[in-house]
Amino acid sequence: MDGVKQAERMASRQQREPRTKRGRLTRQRILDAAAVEFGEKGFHDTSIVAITQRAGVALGSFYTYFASKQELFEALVEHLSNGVRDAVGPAIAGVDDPIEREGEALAAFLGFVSDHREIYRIIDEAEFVAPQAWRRHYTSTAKRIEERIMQASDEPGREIGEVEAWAIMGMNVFLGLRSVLLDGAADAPADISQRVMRILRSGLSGSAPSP
Amino acid sequence: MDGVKQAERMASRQQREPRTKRGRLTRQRILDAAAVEFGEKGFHDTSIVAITQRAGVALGSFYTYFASKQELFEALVEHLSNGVRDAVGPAIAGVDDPIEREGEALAAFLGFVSDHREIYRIIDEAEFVAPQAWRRHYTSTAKRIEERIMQASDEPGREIGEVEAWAIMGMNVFLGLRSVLLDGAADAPADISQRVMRILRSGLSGSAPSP
DNA sequence: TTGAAACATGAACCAGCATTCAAGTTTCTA
DNA sequence: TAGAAACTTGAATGCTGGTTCATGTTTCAA
Repeated sequence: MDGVKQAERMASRQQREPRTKRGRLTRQRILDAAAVEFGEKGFHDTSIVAITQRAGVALGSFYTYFASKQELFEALVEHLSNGVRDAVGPAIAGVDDPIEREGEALAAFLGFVSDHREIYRIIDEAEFVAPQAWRRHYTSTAKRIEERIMQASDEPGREIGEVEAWAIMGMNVFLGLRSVLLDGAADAPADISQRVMRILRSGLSGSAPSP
Repeated sequence: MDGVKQAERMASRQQREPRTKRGRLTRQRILDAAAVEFGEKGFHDTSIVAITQRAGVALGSFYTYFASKQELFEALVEHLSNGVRDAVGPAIAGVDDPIEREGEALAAFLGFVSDHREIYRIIDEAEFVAPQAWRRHYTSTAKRIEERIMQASDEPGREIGEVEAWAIMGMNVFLGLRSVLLDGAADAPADISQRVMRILRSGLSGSAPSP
């Protein structure tokens, strides 16, 4: 009887990874379907049945791969969070100027957002559904930004740190949010990125940098 | 039989305002209790019973003042959104310099946040529970910021507009969020505000403004 | 080829909670 | 001060949907 083994897995909170090709495929199908459903209707209005139906698997199969609806959601948040990191990282790899680098980072982020519209609905809802994963996402993102901009201060006596990192993260997140809300009507990522770079270079009203 | 009247109110979606002093008090008690409960547990994990118990009224009384849990939540979002507006408005009334003004606005906002820790949990969850109210909150807040900063450009040919407004809103929101997450360990509002003003004046790495 | 592990299936269970309702009590108005 | 309107009460209702489980099928190592 397999029920026992399955129960043990649940109890130990150690969801076993799929062992066969078929298993990996099913798990992935569920993840993909869940991203769509959660993105469209949110956590609470999405039912496991809806996810499994979209995935084309039976209801019970869900619990072969995830201990609960909650755990699935956490996995999804983690996945999207890594997606952001992996979309931005390479895009700024060779850029030396700190402000240029933030511009590229924002552009890459906006690109990722337009490819994954569901990201806001999922990460935002994680504040309530998966608080740990949510907090981790923002603290680690802020930390990466902070490390990038530390070297930006060419002026002795002025320290740049966590506050500035959170400010930049907030700009990025909200400009991405705006582009999702405005949908088609949004400005091009490159334009937005230019405008933010201007602010970071010379402030809100200062003169533009030399071309 | 009062049930009929009550049903009509529901049907017409026209929640009647309380007509007596007692009524207003009860309604307010429910709102206050709801703010605490929603702030602590979120929309879905908060039950009407919990709200009415905290408010010290009977379960049924809830439906004398609100047609549904959802409608109560919307009222709360609206209320908090107005709270932000009314906390910031007076604080910047006499400030002429645009960047000074944004600094004061942020400081006032941070103050409001620390007085109403529940604001993030409620407004953030509104994205899913009360999307209309949520959208209205951010678009109208951005519009106010945009109007404030329009005059900031002293340089011809550089337009400041919606993108910059959303960028500033994002900074503010995330710096408030950070102070909620860090709780006691957060920097003083005045320090944070100073750092943001530096960015808005001369960019991330530019020189500090004259004292 | 075979047996055990991995995977698949969907009906049934059940707990939680929003909402209703019929019967009271208090407040206001004339 | 009476009658109507406003307000209060909490037990009962009804439904949704996450999770379990017993049974059947596929995969794979030896």
